[in-house]
Amino acid sequence: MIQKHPADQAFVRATNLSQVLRLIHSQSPLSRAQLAAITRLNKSTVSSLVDELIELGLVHETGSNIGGTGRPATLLEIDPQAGNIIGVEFGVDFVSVAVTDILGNIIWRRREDADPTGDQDKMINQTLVIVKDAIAAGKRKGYKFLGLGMTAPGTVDLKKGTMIFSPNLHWHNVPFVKIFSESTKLKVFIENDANAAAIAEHSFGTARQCEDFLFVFAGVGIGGGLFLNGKLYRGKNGYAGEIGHSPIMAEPSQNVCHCGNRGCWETYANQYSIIQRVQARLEVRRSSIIPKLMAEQNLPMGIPLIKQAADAGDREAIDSFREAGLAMGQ
Amino acid sequence: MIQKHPADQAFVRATNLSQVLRLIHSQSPLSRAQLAAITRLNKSTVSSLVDELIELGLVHETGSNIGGTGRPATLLEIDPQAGNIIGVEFGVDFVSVAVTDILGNIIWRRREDADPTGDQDKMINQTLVIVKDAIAAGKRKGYKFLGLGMTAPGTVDLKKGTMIFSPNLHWHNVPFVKIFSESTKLKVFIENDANAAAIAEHSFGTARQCEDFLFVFAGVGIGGGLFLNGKLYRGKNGYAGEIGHSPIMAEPSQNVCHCGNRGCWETYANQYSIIQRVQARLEVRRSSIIPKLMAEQNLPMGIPLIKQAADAGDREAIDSFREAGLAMGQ
DNA sequence: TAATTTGTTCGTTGCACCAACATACTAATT
DNA sequence: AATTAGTATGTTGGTGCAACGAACAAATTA
Repeated sequence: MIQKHPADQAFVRATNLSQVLRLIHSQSPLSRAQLAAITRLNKSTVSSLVDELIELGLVHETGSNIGGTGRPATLLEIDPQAGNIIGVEFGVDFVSVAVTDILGNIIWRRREDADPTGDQDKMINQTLVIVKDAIAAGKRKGYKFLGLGMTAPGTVDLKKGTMIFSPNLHWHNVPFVKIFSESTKLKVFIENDANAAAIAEHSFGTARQCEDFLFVFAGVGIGGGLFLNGKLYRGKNGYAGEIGHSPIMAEPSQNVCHCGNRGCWETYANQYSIIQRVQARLEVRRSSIIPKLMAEQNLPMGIPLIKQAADAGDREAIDSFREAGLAMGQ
Repeated sequence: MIQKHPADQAFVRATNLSQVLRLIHSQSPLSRAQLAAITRLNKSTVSSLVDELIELGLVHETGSNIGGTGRPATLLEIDPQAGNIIGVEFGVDFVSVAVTDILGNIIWRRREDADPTGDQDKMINQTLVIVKDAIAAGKRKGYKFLGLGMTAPGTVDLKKGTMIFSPNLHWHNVPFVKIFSESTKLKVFIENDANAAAIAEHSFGTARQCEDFLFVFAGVGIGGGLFLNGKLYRGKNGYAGEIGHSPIMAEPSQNVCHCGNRGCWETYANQYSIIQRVQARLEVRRSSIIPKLMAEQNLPMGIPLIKQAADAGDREAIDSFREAGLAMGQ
């Protein structure tokens, strides 16, 4: 049996504090009386909790509730200047950094292309430079940074703060949290890109009302973030959402996935599979405008080029997309 | 957002009390000192919690730990006479009732065949009679009954205490909890049969170490109980484990399931599917001993008869079982 | 002025914690 | 065999902290 911490008074306080903060965050503005009614905590308890949140600079009073009989309520909301957060999206061929306020409003951002075939340190340093620029810009405006959150395109060890393996970058055991916290002196958190996207959809997006859903992240590969009972489900080893490598074909396929197995979903529906489909078609019959486009624009075969051909009505391009779409849907 | 109860001291006490009781249940015998070490609660807190559990008659002291240096520990275990529980398994064509002690040891049981095609009230009354016999037998031995738990072969509404629908019994909205609690004056709990079996495997059986597993319940139909993160997962509507009606065939099948859909797993792998496979084979070629067995024993086609034929080496019977097994495994 | 709703004050209750202590045994020494 | 030291167990009484409850002050409407 897994040993949870024993319950004590500090736990009670932290739970109630957190609950009140969440309520103000999601339903502001709220009065102390409303909070007491919602939480069923005593009025005096709510007052004490709110006092502490105000003391911490997380919440502030914002006018009062006019109209209605009785004493007007003092309304509370999250203090928009409670602090700022840095978000880092570490992609396969790009890096994106944003600064937000505590409510998630983006107030600074920069995105740069990156070379995934180059040196690992080079790409990390490129990111660190952008992050330092963000911090410098923030300091000038008097921001106080509460922490840094980043996403990585691979499996992640939350406790150790490392990216265990990225199939598309071919990187192993990168200690992202260590690197970024030493460089910025901030609290750093890491999460898998698809999981982070699923959390975002649940908090702010389409899945706000959904307690149970699967977020499918189709990029270079196929990732997934699985929510069950309103929480991200990681499974026994923590890779429950890695749906791209589920075998979807009953008969084993010819294509070996870069993960080593055969028949992975990702093999049938990712970007590379589309390119492969087009190439296979071109080898059989050549009634396509794609070779012409390649020659004209001096470009290698790639998704933008195939899309161009499909838009122009090219049968082979359209059918390749359709096949991949079918595999995606299966 | 779902409103949980606010945390207060009563919650803390209940949590710690429950944790200590669980530990004694799963790892007995344990001393107070060991409990303090495991839970990281203070020794005096553990003493207070244990006192309360002893006061409630749930736990008792059982000798002391000889050998080893220092004061010998007073060992604690669940009091085997803390109380008794009635378990009712409401099957499709049988009813089974058992009385256990608090540790789950069966000390009384009776099982009767039932007629699923007959009247609903008749089958329920048949069960009530057995339950009353069990209670009477228990009362004579001085048992105190803590509650009654029952399983039902269909989807269940835990809050209302009803069986919503049983595909095999063709019953709708049966208020089992109401019926049994009014009749016995006990606390009654209901659960789906497959879910209950999954819980049992997790508590006492093969899945004791598993936090994440699927229990497949192959009887008249196919049910399932799904554990995630060490807890039974019910899904949004509470039927997450109902895997028998997942479509497993890519192309829609001819066979309409009694649930109304096509291609359900259950359709390919349940008992009736085996009978159907045999019948289909007999219509094409008749080199099977099954018709002879039917005539000899004056029995309708059924699983026992097909098994008999398979044991005798009958090709058609064996192949029918094999096909169903393949569908089961898929 | 009465009624109503909001939010605060202050004393109470219940819980876990801590330090000191009593207890009951083993192990080493005389 | 008797004595003494050492060690682990479990209890006692005092403390701090969290929520609660009742009374009250505050601010408005009818």
